[in-house]
Amino acid sequence: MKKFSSRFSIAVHILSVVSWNSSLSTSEFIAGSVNTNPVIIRRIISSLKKAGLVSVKAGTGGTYLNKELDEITLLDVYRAVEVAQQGELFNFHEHPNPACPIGANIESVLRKNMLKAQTAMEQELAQVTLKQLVSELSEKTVETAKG
Amino acid sequence: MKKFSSRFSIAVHILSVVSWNSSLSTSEFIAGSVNTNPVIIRRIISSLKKAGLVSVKAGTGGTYLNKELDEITLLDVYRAVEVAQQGELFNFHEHPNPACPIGANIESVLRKNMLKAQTAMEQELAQVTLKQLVSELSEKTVETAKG
DNA sequence: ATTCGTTGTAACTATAATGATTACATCGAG
DNA sequence: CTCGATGTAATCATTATAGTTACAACGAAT
Repeated sequence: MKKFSSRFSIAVHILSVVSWNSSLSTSEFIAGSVNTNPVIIRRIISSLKKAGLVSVKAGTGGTYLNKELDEITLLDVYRAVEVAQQGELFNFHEHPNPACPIGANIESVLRKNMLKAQTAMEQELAQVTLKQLVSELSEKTVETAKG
Repeated sequence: MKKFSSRFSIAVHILSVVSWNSSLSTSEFIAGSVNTNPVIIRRIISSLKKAGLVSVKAGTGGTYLNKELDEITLLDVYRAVEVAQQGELFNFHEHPNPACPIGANIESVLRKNMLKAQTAMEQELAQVTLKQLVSELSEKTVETAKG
């Protein structure tokens, strides 16, 4: 295929940092944790803003959650930053030969089945909230500190 | 994201044509139905060969199924032509800051959850055989013929 | 054995998405 | 007004994909 971009994992990373300390969460600071350029962070935060997940204090800096952690699912984040809209994960070859009975009908048949597969994936993402994820993260952090 | 390549849909198209008439299935002929270049078809057939799904008569031409239609699932085709191996659909940002407790642990936590989502999608693909798909295709073809 | 259509690949090109970076106008608190 | 931060445009390198040309090797048919 071509995997999903890293935007999704960075977006989750951003939200985790924001949930830990909103006022410290400047693009500069988050970029330090993600280890990338601040502009990358600002672009992804821009997507999260459009999706209504966060607000940003322009000028001053800092990013704030618009919802509680348990009201944000991985699917919300996925939808906010990935280009694929619902039902569009799979690509189809553009112009099959309409004169061929197979070429004429393969797309609609395949599309129906692919939509089921994509929906199954999205339902899994919908079942994980950021609250759960941050909770798993802090368990892991404690383990790391111990070991 | 970046969608899956069209290789998957072309591969299913190819197998559908082959199941309809093996000896007619030269790369040239299939390319006519898919409406692309014969080399594209040969490259994908090459992947299908490596996966053991088909055999090709070099020199003479023609592509032959190695398994029955109901023994080939969409997951088999997906695995044959897409680059992503099991558990690798999602990309992760490469080098988060290990000094940050979030950066140090986010990947493993996220990876676990993403694997569940990917597996759910693959299980859906595993439940559709080419036999079912070709059957849906011929129903559709009859409808189209009727008008 | 030669011919002819086909396969199997390599090589090259164009296009598009991504990630990174620089630059700069604008915002807002102090 | 100043200073740090945001928002965004522009540019660049890298990579995957899709398409195309070219050509050696294969195999059946004559």
